[in-house]
Amino acid sequence: MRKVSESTVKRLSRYYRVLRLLEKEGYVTVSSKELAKIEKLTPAQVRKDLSLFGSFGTRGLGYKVLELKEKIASILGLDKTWKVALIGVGNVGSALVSYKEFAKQGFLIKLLFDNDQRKIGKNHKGIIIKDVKDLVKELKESKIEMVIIAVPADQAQKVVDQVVKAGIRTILNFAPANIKVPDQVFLRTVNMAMELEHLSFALINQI
Amino acid sequence: MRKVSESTVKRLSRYYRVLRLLEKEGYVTVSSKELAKIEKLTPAQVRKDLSLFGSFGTRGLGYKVLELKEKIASILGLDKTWKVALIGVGNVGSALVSYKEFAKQGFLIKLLFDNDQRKIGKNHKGIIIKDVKDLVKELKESKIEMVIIAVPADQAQKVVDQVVKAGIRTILNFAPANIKVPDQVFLRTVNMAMELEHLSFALINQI
DNA sequence: TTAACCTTGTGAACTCTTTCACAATTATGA
DNA sequence: TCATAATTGTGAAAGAGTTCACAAGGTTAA
Ligand SMILES: NC(=O)c1ccc[n+]([C@@H]2O[C@H](COP(=O)([O-])OP(=O)(O)OC[C@H]3O[C@@H](n4cnc5c(N)ncnc54)[C@H](O)[C@@H]3O)[C@@H](O)[C@H]2O)c1
Ligand SMILES: NC(=O)c1ccc[n+]([C@@H]2O[C@H](COP(=O)([O-])OP(=O)(O)OC[C@H]3O[C@@H](n4cnc5c(N)ncnc54)[C@H](O)[C@@H]3O)[C@@H](O)[C@H]2O)c1
Repeated sequence: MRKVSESTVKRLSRYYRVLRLLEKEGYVTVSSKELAKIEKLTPAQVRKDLSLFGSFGTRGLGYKVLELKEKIASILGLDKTWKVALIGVGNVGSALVSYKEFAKQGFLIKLLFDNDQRKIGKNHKGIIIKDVKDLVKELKESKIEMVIIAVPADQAQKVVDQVVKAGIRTILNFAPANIKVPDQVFLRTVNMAMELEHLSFALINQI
Repeated sequence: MRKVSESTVKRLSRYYRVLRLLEKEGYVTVSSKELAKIEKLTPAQVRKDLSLFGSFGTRGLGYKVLELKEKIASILGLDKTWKVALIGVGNVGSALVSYKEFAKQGFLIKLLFDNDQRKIGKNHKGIIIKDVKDLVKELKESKIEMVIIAVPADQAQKVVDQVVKAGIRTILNFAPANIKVPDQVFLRTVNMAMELEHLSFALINQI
């Protein structure tokens, strides 16, 4: 496939969100100009992004809201469901498990793991927490496709190594750690401290 | 000041993390080559980033770990403490409040707000949860500098408007909403659903 | 002190991303 | 049916960000 930049993928997510809203509000068509206005982009940017995947619009009219929404869903893989496992049922892990929106978008948290004997075996939001020592076996058996890491930073690399061993190709990591994975594994790290650091940088340098 | 790109700021955060580790491990100096290796960047990238803020290195030797760490801390504003308020003490909000690392980095959560009468007045991790209706007054009185938004998406714009009204210039938002702020306000949104969408895109397109 | 070596800091070149600008195409209203 | 208006899709131009390449300056060891 042609090269799709990270920024383009992010914008596709944003378009998708807007299109869902527009659909709910009853809009039938939307132009690149309107989408751009909402997302504070240029119309050309919107059209370039979409044109990477085909010609979805109608000249003179714009894009059909429903059609474009579904097209983007299919590009992002949101027309499927994905089996997700979460490792580390602590503060962050619990918050993620109780978040209903993920399932609505097709991200189904099927397995929970921890290494704390007090948590293992407990039912958490309808899912039994399993022992992380069985991680590789369980991930394979349940045909898990994505893993979320929410363990302490000093445990993260070790856990990720197991996850990779189980053949998982995509990982979302919340631990503030510099984690190494093989090239064919796609890992994204959400680092909230870095976000705060960005704020303090802005505060110092903008004023 | 010269233009500093968003990517540069992110990388500075990453360098800072590495330097703290290197310091702990007893390293005295580090070269751009070594830093680059650790962070999977090019040495030139590391040097370009740093050179935006001055000449911190020594030719033939590299950078002094401690000195560079402190220099970056000062660039990112991590040599100060910041007063932070958090709005929405739910799943995400609670996780953030109980996270000790933020305070260690100088981000002090001083105030909590909610609109749920059952939560207001309760002591949460040593902080009394206040009524969001007093938001503007309290933010001003406590000289809060940053705000974290962890309310439901449909409440976020309304709450942010109040925050802006209180004169706050930097906001970290966890609600998946397209929030508008005036130009002089710096807002960053952490959208976890978008991160998962990135994973599913990768899964569909990499294999 | 000197020679060999190493690493920075930075213009220039290169690459990637965004914006421009317009032909092509469709919608719409007289 | 036709003229006018609107909007897409896309090469080309412009702008940003990254990497190259090397002079300048510092280290190290004999
Ligand atoms: N809490 C926050 O707001 C916050 C903010 C930013 C980053 N983080 C990061 O997110 C991660 C989780 O944070 P948290 O606050 O939920 O921590 P936590 O201590 O509440 O939860 C961690 C969980 O992981 C489990 N665990 C530890 N080692 C494990 C292992 N080897 N295998 C399986 N499970 C293991 C623990 O038993 C615990 O249940 C950490 O890396 C933290 O740095 C958290
Ligand atoms: N839980 C997650 O893992 C997760 C994941 C992704 C995104 N988010 C987003 O983070 C935000 C918070 O999620 P959550 O799971 O913590 O929700 P939650 O319902 O657990 O918490 C929201 C809190 O905000 C309070 N609140 C509601 N309206 C308010 C108002 N107007 N002023 C002040 N407080 C108000 C509620 O009383 C509640 O305490 C939401 O926007 C959610 O979409 C959460």
